Amino acid sequence: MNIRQLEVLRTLLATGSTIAAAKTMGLSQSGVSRLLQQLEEDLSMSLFVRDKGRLLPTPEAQILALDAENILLAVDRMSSRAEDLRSGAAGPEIVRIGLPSSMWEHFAPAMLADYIRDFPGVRIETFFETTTSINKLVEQRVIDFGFLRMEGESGPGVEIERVATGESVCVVPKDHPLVELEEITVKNLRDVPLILIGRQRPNRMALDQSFRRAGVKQLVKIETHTNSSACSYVAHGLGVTIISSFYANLYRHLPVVYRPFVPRTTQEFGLARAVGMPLSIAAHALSDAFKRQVEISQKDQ
Amino acid sequence: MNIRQLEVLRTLLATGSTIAAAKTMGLSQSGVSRLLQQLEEDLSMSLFVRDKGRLLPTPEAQILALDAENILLAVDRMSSRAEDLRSGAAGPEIVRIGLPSSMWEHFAPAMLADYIRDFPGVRIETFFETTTSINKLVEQRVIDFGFLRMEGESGPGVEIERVATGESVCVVPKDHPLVELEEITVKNLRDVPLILIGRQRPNRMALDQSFRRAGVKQLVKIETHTNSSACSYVAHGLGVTIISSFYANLYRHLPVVYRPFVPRTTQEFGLARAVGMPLSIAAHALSDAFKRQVEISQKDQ
DNA sequence: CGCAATATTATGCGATTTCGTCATAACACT
DNA sequence: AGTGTTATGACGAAATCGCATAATATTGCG
Repeated sequence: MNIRQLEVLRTLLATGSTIAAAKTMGLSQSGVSRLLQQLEEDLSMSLFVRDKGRLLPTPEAQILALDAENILLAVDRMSSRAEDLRSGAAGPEIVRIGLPSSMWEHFAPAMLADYIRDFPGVRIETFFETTTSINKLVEQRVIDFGFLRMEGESGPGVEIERVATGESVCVVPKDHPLVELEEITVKNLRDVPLILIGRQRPNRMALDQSFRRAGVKQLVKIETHTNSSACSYVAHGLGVTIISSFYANLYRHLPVVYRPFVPRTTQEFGLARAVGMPLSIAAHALSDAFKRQVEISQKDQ
Repeated sequence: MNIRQLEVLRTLLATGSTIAAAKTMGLSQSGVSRLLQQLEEDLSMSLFVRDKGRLLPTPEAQILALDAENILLAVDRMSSRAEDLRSGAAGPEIVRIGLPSSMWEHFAPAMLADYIRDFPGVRIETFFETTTSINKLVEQRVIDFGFLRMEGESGPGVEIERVATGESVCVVPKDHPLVELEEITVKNLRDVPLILIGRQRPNRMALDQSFRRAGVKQLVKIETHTNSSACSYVAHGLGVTIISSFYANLYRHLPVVYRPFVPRTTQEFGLARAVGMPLSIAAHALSDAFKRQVEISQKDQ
C-alpha cells in the first residue's frame, strides 16, 4: 500500500473518473489507472467495477476511503509539523487551540484580544469543534490544548484539568411567564416549545429520560447543535432551551434570563492536552488567558 | 514521504541501530540506511545526528515519530478493515436476496449452508416473492439481487444476468400411465386432472392458448401459486402439472417424474440487480453460491 | 601502547522493480 | 463520426534493495 494510491482512491471517489482525477492530481490518466490497479492488487479486492467503460465504486471502496482519508489527514499533519519544526526556531511561533463552537462569537475574540496584548508575535489557530472532535484533535496533537465538557470517557493520551463547572438551567426569553418561577421543573415545560441540542449525546439522553419519567411529552420545536444558536433562538422567542449555566453565562448580553432546572445536574468543563507533551510558553500563556476569560464570564452575576 | 520510511523511523527509534532495525524489518542494513536518508531528504531536516558512527535521534525525530505512529496505526486499521471486508466479516454486513417462493424449502437452505461456511459473519435476509415483486425490490434497492424468470419486461434500472434455462415439462406421479410416453402433448392431457400455477402470468396464458388451439378443455383440479406446492400436489396423486424443468429439477426427491411437454417452450432465469450499483463482496459471493447451487440442482439427471 | 577484532553507518554497483507518459486500443454513448 | 471513458503495451527514468566494501569508533588483549 502506498500513499499515492490512497490519494488516487480519494480523488477518484471525489471526481468519478480517472481523467478528472488525473487532472486534479497532476498526472496522466494512465498513471491514475495504474495506481488504482496497484491498490486493488495490494488489497486483493476490487474497489471499482468496470461497467460500460466507467468506474463504479463498490461499497467496500466507500468504506475503505474513510480509512484512507484518515491516513492522508495524518500524513498532512506530519508534513505540516515537520514544516513547523524545520522553520520552528526562526518563524513565528504558533499555538493551536480547540474550542466549543459556542465560543466563537464573544468569548474567543475577547480572550485573544487579552492574549495578543502580551504576545503580539504569536500566531494563533483556533478550531471550533464538538467535545469529541476536540478530544481527538488533542490526542493526535493537532492542537496544543482544547476546552471541552468532561464526560469521563477521554482518550488515554489526554489529560484534563478542570477549569469550570455549571448546572443545568432553563433559558427563557426575558418577558416569558416562566421568568416568575424561582426554578423550573420538567412539569413546568409541558406544552412549552423546546429548543434542544445534540441529539444522542449523553447529556441529552439524560434530559429525555427526565421528561419520560415525569410523563411530560417534549414539544420539540427546534433541534440545533450549538449553545449559541439555541440561546439566539430563545432570544427571538422561538422557545426555551436547557443548557449548562456555564454557557448561559456567555450569552448574558442577549434578552434572555435563566433559572435553575430541576432535576439539577452539574457539568464539569476542562482544558485537555496531550500527556507527556509540555505546553510551550506561548501555549501556556494562552491557557492562562483562557482561564481569565472564564473567570470574567462566570463571575459577575 | 513513504510508509516504508515511516516504518524505518519507528523501528530505528525503537531499536537504536540500522542493523537491528534491518533485522526486525527483514531487509538489509543498507536498505535501512537508505530509507532513512530518503525520509530526511523528503522532510528536508535531519532526524538523527551521526555521532561517532552511531545514530542519535534528534528531538524533532521523537516528535515526528509520534505522528508517524499515528499514520502507521491508521494504515494498519485500513489494512485490517480491508481484510475484514474481503472475508465479508466487517461489522454486521447484511446481504438481501430475493428468491422465488419455490426455493424456500430446499434450495435456499442448501445455498446458505454453502455460503455461510465461507462468510460466517454476514447477515442474510431472504425475500420469497414472485418474479414481479422481486423485480420491484431490486429496482427499489431493497434487495441486493434477486432470482427471477426473465420475461422481457424488466424495469429500466434493473439488469439481469441469465444463469439458467428450462423447458416446459409435465410433472406426473411416478406410477401414472403417462410415464410411459416419451413426451407429453396437450392432447395427452385430455381429461387428466391438472394442477396449474399463476393465473394471468404470461406463461400461463400461452399454456391456455395451446389447449384452446388443440381443442382440449382443461380439467383444472387445483390452482396454486408456487411450483413447490404444485409438485407436492402431484406427488400426492392429485393431478399433473406443467412447469419449467428448472423448477422440476428442484423436486427430484419427490415421487414424481417429468416428461417434455409439447409444444415445447423454453424459459430463461436470471439474477437481477440494480444497474450502477456494484455488489458488495459479500453479496457477490452469495450470488456465486447461488449459481453453484443452480449448477448442482440442474446437473445430474 | 599497538593492533586486531568487532561494532557501527555510508556508499558504489548492479539487477530488478516500479513509476509515469505516450500512444493507442477498446468500448459506450450521442 | 465524434466525444467520452478505461485499459494496456512500450519505453525511459527513477526508485528499491542486496551485496560487497569503505570509513570510523569501540573494545579486548597481549
